[in-house]
Amino acid sequence: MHSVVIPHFDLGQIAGSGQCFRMREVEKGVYRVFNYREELVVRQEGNLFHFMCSTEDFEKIWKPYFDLGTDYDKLDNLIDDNDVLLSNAKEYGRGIRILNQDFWETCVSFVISQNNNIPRIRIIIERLCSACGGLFPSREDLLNTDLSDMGLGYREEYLYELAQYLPCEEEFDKLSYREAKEVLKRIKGIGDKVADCICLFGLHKLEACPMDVWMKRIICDDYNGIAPEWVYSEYAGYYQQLAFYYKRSLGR
DNA sequence: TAACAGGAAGTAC
DNA sequence: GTACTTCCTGTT
Repeated sequence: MHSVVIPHFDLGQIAGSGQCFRMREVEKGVYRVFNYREELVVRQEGNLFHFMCSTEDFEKIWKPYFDLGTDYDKLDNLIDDNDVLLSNAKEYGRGIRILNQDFWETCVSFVISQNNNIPRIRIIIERLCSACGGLFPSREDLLNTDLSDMGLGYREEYLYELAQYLPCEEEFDKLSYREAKEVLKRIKGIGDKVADCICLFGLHKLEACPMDVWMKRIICDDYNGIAPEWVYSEYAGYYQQLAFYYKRSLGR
């Protein structure tokens, strides 16, 4: 076990922020986390965290996964106090971080997410894992699995496209955000929004700002229909995530 | 009660 | 602009 005090970090907020679909609270304050085929249990007691893994695995796998090397207070302090929506969102969700998720899992998850709701996304991903022996399916697994009973609808074809034509992650390492997004969009089933989610959550390009129904709602309700400056900023994706998490909590 | 419309981290055509 | 899979919600 590796225990450590971490400010600006909240597992419940991250689990509920819609960026990952397999993180789950198994008992009060205890979360089970998956990243592709790695698995972890973490306990949160206020600012104190107990990672049920070796210090070596914490440093090598989970510290980068949770983006614990980044100073999020710095990003928070760049928020304009006059920006009511984003200031409230910061107050509400300041334990959120942008996870460094496995690239392949992120691609699969967000192709499934399109025109879909979060509980159902989670269920479908669970079914996929069950069909593949409890592990998140590899590319080969997807190509060799009958996906017709997963409830994927028209997204089924998109997953086969992904498994066949997605360039390997190394191809993206040398690309800028814009370039990576264009390459992703060449795949049938990946449009603007999903490409941005993959850039943000799978490639950690923090300037990617997914424009989903909630963002459109925010711009309409809270910014008089004109996208605020932060949408185009260096850390747009983090601010989008704060705003998304807050706006969703308000319901509707 | 059961049918129906509306909507969900959208994309292809 | 419309069709698209599935499933859940709220309305008649």
